[in-house]
Amino acid sequence: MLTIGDVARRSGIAASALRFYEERGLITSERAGSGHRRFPRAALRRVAFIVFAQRVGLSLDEIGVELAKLPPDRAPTGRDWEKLSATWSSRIDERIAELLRLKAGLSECIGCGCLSLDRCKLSNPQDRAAAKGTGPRYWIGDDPQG
Amino acid sequence: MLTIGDVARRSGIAASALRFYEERGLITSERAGSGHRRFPRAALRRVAFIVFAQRVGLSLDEIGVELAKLPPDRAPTGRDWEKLSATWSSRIDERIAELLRLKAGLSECIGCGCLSLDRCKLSNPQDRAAAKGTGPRYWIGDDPQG
DNA sequence: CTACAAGTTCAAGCGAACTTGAAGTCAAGT
DNA sequence: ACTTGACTTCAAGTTCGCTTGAACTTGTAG
Repeated sequence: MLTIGDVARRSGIAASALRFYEERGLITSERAGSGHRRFPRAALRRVAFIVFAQRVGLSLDEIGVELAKLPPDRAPTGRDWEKLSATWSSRIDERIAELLRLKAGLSECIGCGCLSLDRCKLSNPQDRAAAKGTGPRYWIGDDPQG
Repeated sequence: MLTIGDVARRSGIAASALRFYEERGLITSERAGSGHRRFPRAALRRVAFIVFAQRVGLSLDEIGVELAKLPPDRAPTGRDWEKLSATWSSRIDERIAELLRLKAGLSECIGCGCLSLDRCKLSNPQDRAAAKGTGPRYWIGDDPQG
């Protein structure tokens, strides 16, 4: 079992962030008699997953949903982790596809005069439907009706 | 010249966001006698650039730096826009490379037991040096010293 | 026993990127 | 003239992912 400081040093994640993750249910700990947290070694792998998943673009809520799929009773196996990767993997592919569209369309679309992601086919419908986050994440083009 | 409502409709960006962008210096407008904003048509292209660049992962500050490189005196040409794309394009390549590393390393690194981005070579030094944002964005591995 | 580092909770703060609301002005149609 | 909708400013609020500070307890080394 590891103290919060151990986990922080080994993962590079601040103790405050680890407490925050625990509060959000992404990791769990037992308590020593003193009230101090004791993390199982498996927590390190969970934290690694969180860091990876964030880089891929998942929110903590989404990561929580994924982590909830791990067996609560026993230590997760390689197979268990692999199952989590399904969503993840396709998410990466989508992101890469989008980035390639953006790269290709940079000069073609912005440099030209059309200004329309619709016409330039740089943005797929799904991306635009999934307008999430605080601000608008889509571009409706020159003529929303036509 | 376009009203803020025109730009909002044509870009899909809320008027409040456009005012915010203007406040941040990303776009500029003149004023009609009434005090109402009048945007030049070129503002649409700037807004398109902002939307694209955000998807690539640039912050508004970074986007501002890029947009500041456009000629202030005349309407930007296709060539002008292309120049902006240099940083952008390499940024996309870096992101794609990172996503591919993440995808490859998902089962290999998380699924196995090492938990170390160092050893698994999933993360390059530059990514880790560029730990930005509020929280920690790097992973120091099992043994920072060794 | 005394330090002092490391742990605890809880509430508040921060930066990014906007949105919302209040209170008021302007422009267009009937 | 009146109404309606689009516009204005300014301050404050929202979400996300944490961090920071206060006040306090625990664990360890000398």
